[in-house]
Amino acid sequence: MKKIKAILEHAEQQCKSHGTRLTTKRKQVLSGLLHAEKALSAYELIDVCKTEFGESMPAMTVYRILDFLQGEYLVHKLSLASKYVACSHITCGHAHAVPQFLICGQCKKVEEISISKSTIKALQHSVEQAGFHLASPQLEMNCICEACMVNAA
Amino acid sequence: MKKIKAILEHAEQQCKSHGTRLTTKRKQVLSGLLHAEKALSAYELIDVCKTEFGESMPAMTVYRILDFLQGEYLVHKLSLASKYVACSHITCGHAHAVPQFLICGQCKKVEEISISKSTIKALQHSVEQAGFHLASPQLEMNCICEACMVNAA
DNA sequence: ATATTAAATGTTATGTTGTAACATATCTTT
DNA sequence: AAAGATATGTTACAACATAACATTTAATAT
Repeated sequence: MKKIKAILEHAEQQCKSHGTRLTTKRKQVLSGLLHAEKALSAYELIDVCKTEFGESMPAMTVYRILDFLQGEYLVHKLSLASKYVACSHITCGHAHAVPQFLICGQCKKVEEISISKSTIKALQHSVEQAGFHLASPQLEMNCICEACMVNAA
Repeated sequence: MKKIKAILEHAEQQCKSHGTRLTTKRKQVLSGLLHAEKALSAYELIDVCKTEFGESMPAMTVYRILDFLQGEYLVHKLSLASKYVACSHITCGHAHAVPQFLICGQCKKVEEISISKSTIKALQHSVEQAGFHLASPQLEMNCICEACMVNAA
C-alpha cells in the first residue's frame, strides 16, 4: 500500500526506455494489481477496473494488457492459480534472481521469494539427469501461509 | 507398455484395502491413462475411453473419477498443463519421495522424477523463512525435453 | 430374497479461463 | 493533414471444470 503512484511512474519510465507505452488502460490494470496486493484472475481484474475507474474492459483487452505487462516484466502469471500478480521488484532495478512464488491455497496470498543459487543448481541438475531442460526456473509452490495455518488450528 | 493388467489388479487390491471400489469405469479411465503413457486432458481421456472401450462418458463422470483416483494416489493432476497422468509408482509399494514433474512445453511429455532430500529440505527452508508452509512438496516444472530441443535446433 | 440405504453414474445447464478473427479508434511520423 | 503503426473494441467460440438434481447399481440389514 506504499506509494503506488511512484511505482506507476517508475513503470512508465521503464516502458518509455523500451520504446513502449504505458497507456491509461495498461496503467489501470497494473494499478488494480498493485492495490490488490494479491493475485487476481483476469476477470477479477475486470471487476476491479470497473469499480475503481468506472471503466468497463472486455476480457480480450485485459488479456492483451496482461501479456504486454508480462513482456515488460511488470506482472507475472501464476499458472497454478490462473491468476496474475504485480512484480514485487518493479522499483528496484531488476537485477534479481528468478523469483519463486509461494501461493497460499487458503487465502490466495502470494509471496515472491528468491531461492539460493545452489538449490536452484541442484534442481537443475536433477532435471538435466532426466534428459530435460528447465524452460524457466521460476517455480510456483502450493503453500499455506502462517495466518491460515493458525486459523485452521 | 508393460503389464498394464497387473498394474490394474494391483490398483484394485489397493482400493479394496482402503474400503473403496475400482469400478469398471474407474478402471477404464485409469487404463486409458496407463496406455497413453503421457498426460491427458479430461476431454482427451473421454475420447480415449470412447475409442478403446466404445463407452461414452460425460465430462462430469470423468472428472469425478479423476478425483477419486487422485484420492487413491493412482493419478496425479498436473495443474500447469491441466492434464492428468497415471502415477508411475502404482506397483511398487509407495514408499517414495514425493514425485516432481517435468513437463515438456513442446510435446507435453511428462517425466516423473525424484529430487534429493537435501534439495527439498533447502527449498522447504526458504519457504518457511517467508512464513509459508509447503502444502505439497510436489512441484511442477516447465521444461523442454531433449527430443524437442534437438528438433528446435 | 427383499427392502433399505449408500455409493456411483447420468443429465442438463452453466461457470471460468482464454483466444481467434475482424472492426474501429488512437497515436506517431512525415 | 495523410499514412502507417499501435491499441482497443466486438463477437463468437473453444477448452476446462463444476453445481444441482435424477437415476442406477451395489452393499447391508431384515
